[in-house]
Amino acid sequence: MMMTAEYVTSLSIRRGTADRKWVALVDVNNFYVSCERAFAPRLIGRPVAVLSNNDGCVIARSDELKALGVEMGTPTYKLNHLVRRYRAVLMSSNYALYADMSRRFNDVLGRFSDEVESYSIDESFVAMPGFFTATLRELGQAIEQSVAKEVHLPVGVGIAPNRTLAKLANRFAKKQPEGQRVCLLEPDSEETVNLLKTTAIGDVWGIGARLSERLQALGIHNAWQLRECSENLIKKRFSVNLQRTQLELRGISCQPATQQAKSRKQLVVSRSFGQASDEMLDVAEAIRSHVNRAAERLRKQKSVAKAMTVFIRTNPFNQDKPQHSDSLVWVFDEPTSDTSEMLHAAQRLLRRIWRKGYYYQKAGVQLMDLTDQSSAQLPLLDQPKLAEQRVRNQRLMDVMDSINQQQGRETLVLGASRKVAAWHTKQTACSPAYTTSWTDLPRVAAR
DNA sequence: TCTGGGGTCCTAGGACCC
DNA sequence: TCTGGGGTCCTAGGACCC
Repeated sequence: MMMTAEYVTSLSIRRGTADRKWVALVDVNNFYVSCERAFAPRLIGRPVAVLSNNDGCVIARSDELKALGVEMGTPTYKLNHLVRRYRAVLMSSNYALYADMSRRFNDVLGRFSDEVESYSIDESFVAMPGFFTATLRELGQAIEQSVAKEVHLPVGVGIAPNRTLAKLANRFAKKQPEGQRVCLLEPDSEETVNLLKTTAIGDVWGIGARLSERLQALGIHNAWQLRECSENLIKKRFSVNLQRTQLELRGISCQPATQQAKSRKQLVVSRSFGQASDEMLDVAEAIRSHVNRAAERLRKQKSVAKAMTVFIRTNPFNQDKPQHSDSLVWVFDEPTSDTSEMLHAAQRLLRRIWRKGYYYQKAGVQLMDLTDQSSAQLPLLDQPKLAEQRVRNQRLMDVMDSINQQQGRETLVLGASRKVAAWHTKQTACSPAYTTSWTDLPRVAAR
């Protein structure tokens, strides 16, 4: 059945007829790989890996690659035999494509609910207040079908009264065959109890390796045991976070179904180098580029930063080589989003943390204590020259941002040479920018 | 040879104040 | 002679998420 916008509207009229709020977690399967496949059908059915920056390791895997036993983070060189033997395909990551596909995915979800929270690039929470469970299942199916039809991405839909249970429902849904990837969990149903009993404690949202270890030492090995154990024990021995998780497993909501997108509180831009370097100029070049990028993102969200950290480090995996890592914070006189001011500070910081004789492999900048631009202080009335300079810089930033937006990232940057520097990342097999560049539009053969 | 790049929240402990 | 204790703010680091 094809669901239309009218259908969704007619359902929403029945809001308020049921008393329980529901939330759906819609998650794209193997997101990066699925994005690549949406434009390159030859990849379907084959083992596919998408690689990190520098093509260093695996950050996304198709089901076929998972079946061959390849884990996340596997270094690329270990996959060569799979390429030969199973015709596995290794792709460089294409973040411009993934970001654009993510936006389209959320556009589709937006037609099903007024409240959609993009939780990460590949998954969103969708508030679904007041439906009957039968209707909710249909709505879940409509979401799966619409995303498949319109953006060619496979999704799983997990529906439950709160986010923790919706996460669990989603894990289960994703394992089902295409077209049936919807799972609805009612807190006390037999289905839910069974699912909780077969869910390892470490697979519960919010429980990572450390907590998992500590819980298992107390004899808590699965989600059901956590749900049923003493609330006091959790409160005393662990944190309020875990207590919240426990309550949600019982069906009690401890957080809203969706949250307003808040502007970021910090912003990091960092990269590993294509090749480690002991030249300060190389590293300075990388940092200049990162500052430009970070400041641009800061201005895009209309924020200013109170402080900035610059950090550098050698390759921690090269244990036989001398190691050094350091970072230093710069506090601005006043919160700023001015690239030139940040470049100036970054340069000084780098000189202070730089040590000769080490091969640096990664560098980055972090902007901290971000606040709204409008809350920043007005230009200094008692220092007209400084005030004038600020206004001029602000205009320059505006022009730079709009040119970069039209002509592509880093068309215009401050203080960086345009030569290809040693730190530039390696990308050997990147797909075209199918959706964000006219020249890379996919071609369709004419008959 | 070769191992990502972002984020958030919580807690413990020190500094400081009264 | 005698040497508190509570509150707040800040920071570093841990743990988690994708």
